[in-house]
Amino acid sequence: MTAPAPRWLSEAEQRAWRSYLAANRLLAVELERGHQQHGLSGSDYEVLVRLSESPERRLRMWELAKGTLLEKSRLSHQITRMERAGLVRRESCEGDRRGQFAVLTEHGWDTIEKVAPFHVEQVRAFFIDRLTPEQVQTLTEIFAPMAEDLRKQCPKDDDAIGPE
Amino acid sequence: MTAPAPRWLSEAEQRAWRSYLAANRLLAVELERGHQQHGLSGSDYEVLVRLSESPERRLRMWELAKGTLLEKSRLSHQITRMERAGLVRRESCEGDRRGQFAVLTEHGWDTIEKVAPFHVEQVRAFFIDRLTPEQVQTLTEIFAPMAEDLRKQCPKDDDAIGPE
DNA sequence: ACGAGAAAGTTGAAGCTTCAACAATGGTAT
DNA sequence: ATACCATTGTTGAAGCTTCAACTTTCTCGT
Repeated sequence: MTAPAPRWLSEAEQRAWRSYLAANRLLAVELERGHQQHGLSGSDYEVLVRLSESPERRLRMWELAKGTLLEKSRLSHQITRMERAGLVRRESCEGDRRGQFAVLTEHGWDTIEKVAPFHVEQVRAFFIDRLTPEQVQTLTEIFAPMAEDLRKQCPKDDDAIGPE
Repeated sequence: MTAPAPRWLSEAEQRAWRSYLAANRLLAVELERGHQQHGLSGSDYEVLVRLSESPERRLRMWELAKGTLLEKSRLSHQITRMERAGLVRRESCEGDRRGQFAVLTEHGWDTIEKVAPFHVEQVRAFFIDRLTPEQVQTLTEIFAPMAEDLRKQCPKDDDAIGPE
């Protein structure tokens, strides 16, 4: 019994896969740089976005973890740093004494309001504005279900990255 | 003079952008987990791939840095760790006494040969096999030039991530 | 009511990445 | 030749992420 022959990618598949990987990485670096110009990390920005979109500008830690796809331990450290920077504050949760909320502060709100327009411009410049409406559609058709499937894939037993 | 009104994303654009981000992240986590099962990190794997595809299974540090899109300092630490693990070895370069090669060891070669088939299966399962040939084509059309442009964007003055 | 197990978060240590400073060599114009 | 700047690569410290262990509280079955 020998191992099954690997199903290597075709040339075309390889091109698609590798350009995707490269664009990914480069885009991440570029966006990160954008955030840093405002004194934020990418994770800071993501947390600010999620909180700013939430009712009362606050979320339970585990909701925020799922929203941002950060694992709970990392999020805990992340919030500690952001608290130190005055962007968020923790509030404990009546009704579940294990629970904590992360709450956007005034300063956090001002920050996201100030930074978001720059970020959108970057996303447009490097991504969205390069695409035709058909391509926007195609990307959604590809990546939305892919993300769905990958969420299910996440092991349930550990710090799962569950459904949104 | 006030700031120009932000050009927010449309609903459709937002869906595309956010699914792309989510799929990205989840895919990265999943692939990372795959590598870990063989005792490698994602960066380890990438370095092994690049070296295994190179003449004499070796590359100058800066070539490897561009190939993997890692900055030089990170690569230097990365190679130190991989050297410790017996996957690569450094060789100094005649003709340019500043230079170093990273060279694949036997063990490094064996490792990539063993691991690559699993990795390809993962890439197929979560990405390539989900796509029609037209979609493969579309992705290449989108991401290949995007990556090109982003490379140019990289500041030349610092540890640039230059053209492949 | 009780106990077992699940869920929510935190913590500290180890590992990885980033940043700035550095050493050494190479290239080039004068 | 020499002075000057660019290139190649390394280093250590600081910051971020991951991992496993832990605490506290909740839930559910009996």
